[in-house]
Order: sequence, then C-alpha cells, then structure tokens
Amino acid sequence: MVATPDPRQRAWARFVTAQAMLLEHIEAAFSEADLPPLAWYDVLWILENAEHGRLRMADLARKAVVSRSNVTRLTDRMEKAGLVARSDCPIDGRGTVCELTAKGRALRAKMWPVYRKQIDTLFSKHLDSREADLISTAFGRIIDSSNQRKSS
Amino acid sequence: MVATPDPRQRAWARFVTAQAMLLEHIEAAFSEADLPPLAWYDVLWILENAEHGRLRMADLARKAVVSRSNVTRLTDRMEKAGLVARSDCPIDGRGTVCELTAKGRALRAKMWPVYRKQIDTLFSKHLDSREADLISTAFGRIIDSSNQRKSS
DNA sequence: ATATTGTGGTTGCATTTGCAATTATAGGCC
DNA sequence: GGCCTATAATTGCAAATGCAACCACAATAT
Repeated sequence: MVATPDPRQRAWARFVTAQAMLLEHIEAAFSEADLPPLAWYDVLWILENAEHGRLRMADLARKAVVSRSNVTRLTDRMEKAGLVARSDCPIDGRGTVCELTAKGRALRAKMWPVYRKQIDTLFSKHLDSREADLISTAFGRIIDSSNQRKSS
Repeated sequence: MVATPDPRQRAWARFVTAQAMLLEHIEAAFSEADLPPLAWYDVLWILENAEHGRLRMADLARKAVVSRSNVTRLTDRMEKAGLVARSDCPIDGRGTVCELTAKGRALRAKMWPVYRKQIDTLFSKHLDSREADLISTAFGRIIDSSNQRKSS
C-alpha cells in the first residue's frame, strides 16, 4: 500500500474500507443466526421510530438511503414475510404508507442483540467515548451537507 | 429520529448513513462523467500500487474487500474493456495474475480528478486535520481487528 | 372544467451480486 | 508414485440492484 499523503484522503480510504469489512461481518452474523439482512433491520428500525410505526414510501426511502424502486422491492419482500403492511395514504391518493406489524416489531427486537454484538466487537470496542463523539459530530456535518446537495 | 443513548452507537449509525449517502453522490458523479463505477477505480488503484502493477486474484479480492467470485466477474468486465490482462501464474499452476494495462493506468488517471472532487466537497471539506487523523487512526484499529477475525 | 406539469409509487429489463458447486492444481503423507 | 485434503479461480443459478419507462393522482394555470 502506498502512503496517501493527505490525512483527509487517508481517512476517506479507511472509512470506505472499514465499512466494507464490517458490513461483511455483520451480514454473515445475521445469516448465521438465520436472520434477514441488515437492510431489513434498517427498515424495521426506521418504522419503529416513526409516528405510529408508519411512514410514506418516499420518506422511508430517504431515511434508509435507498432508491425509490429499491424500497418498493424491499417492502414487497418484507410484506410477504408479514413484517410490514402497506395501505393507501388517506390524504394523498397517490401515496402509500408502510406500517410496521407486530411481527415486524418482534423481528427487530430479535435481530438487535445480534447486530449489537457485532457493532460492539467490531466497532465500539475500538473507540473511546471522545473519539465516538468526534466521529458523530464530524459525520453529522457530512450528512447534513450531503443532504443539502439532494435538491440539486 | 430517536436519540441513540450510547455515543458509540450513534457514531456507528452516522458512519453507515454517511457512507451510503456519499457513495450515491460519487457513483452519480462518475456516471455523469461517463466513467465506470467506483469498484473499477478501486481495482485500478490497487493494481497500480502493487509490484509491477499485478496481483493474484485472491490478493486483489482481499485488498478490494470483495468476494472471490465477485472479483472474477469484475476483472472479466475490465479485461473486456482492455483495462487489465489476466495470465497464468508462473509459480502456481492454479493461480491467475491480474495485471494493469496502459489503458487501465490511463483510465485511473482520468477518473481520479472526478473522484477527488467528490471526496473533497463531500468529505474532506468538513474535517479539520486533527479530525482526519483521529478518524484515520481509529478506523485503522478497526480494520486491523476486523482483518484478524478473517481467520475464524 | 381542462389542460399541463409535477410527484408518488411501481414495474420491466439489464446488470450486478452472493452462494454453492465445480474444475484444476498444490502439498503433505504413506 | 498414489492418495487425500486444501486452496485458486471460475461458473451456474437465484436474488438483489439501478435505471428508465410507466400509471395514477395532485397541483397549478388558464
């Protein structure tokens, strides 16, 4: 490996590499526990924290950072598995609301310990709380700025 | 959004979200410039920094953090595009070495300014050098530990 | 009211990915 | 040498993804 001169570029490179490596471990852990992939967890978690456990498709897509069509297919599968339910939006005839079911809630609760364990051993374990706070605030800035570019 | 109590878990959440958002922007930038996806850049860059611009398939897979079969397909496409060339490994009859071509080198050079611009505006711009260093070292630890888990 | 333009969501199709075989060779052991 | 197991890389097939249409309805203008 050649040294990247700029510390920010090195940070970027490690950021990308770490992400890829950790996701691999996490998906493997879910798979070994006969649980669905991380993307499902994300959707369940987002819905669980939304008002009444429901969200419009587009909002769900934005929060989960996936494309519209992708969230359609994702919820197709999850609906088939009984984890969410779709219904027409009462205030917008075009819209659809995606709602968490009790089964979905239960699955999220079941997935969390597996996920948490991976986060702890792969990630949290290697950070002191000062570092964690710094990473949070720095990435918070990055996310905000990236969000603003959405309009373009 | 509900507040995640543990600062490390919040850091994790933002880490994952930021990654997804930034990759979206970066892929879009490559696409708009009629350039191939980031995965190709990664392979080209890895080869360019390897001895003689060549690497065994398995090593390439490890460095690029992709599965074996995936790297096979990736190099299939890149070979078809004339960016890399495969040949039998002289010291291991099973092996294949993947070598960067002049065309591949040229494409990497052409992609870099586009990539760099995205890294700068989306990522580097929001970090001071102290933060960048901290992120580098923290993620360096995380990557090392994750690598050690590979053996299991 | 009617036309026009915009937005929400889904679908079709091509590309890409992941996983489980499969093939070919290496390396140790007898 | 012959046998057994392990490793390198590829392939087939199913699943997931991205993109460009597409349909239905909303919102605005006239």
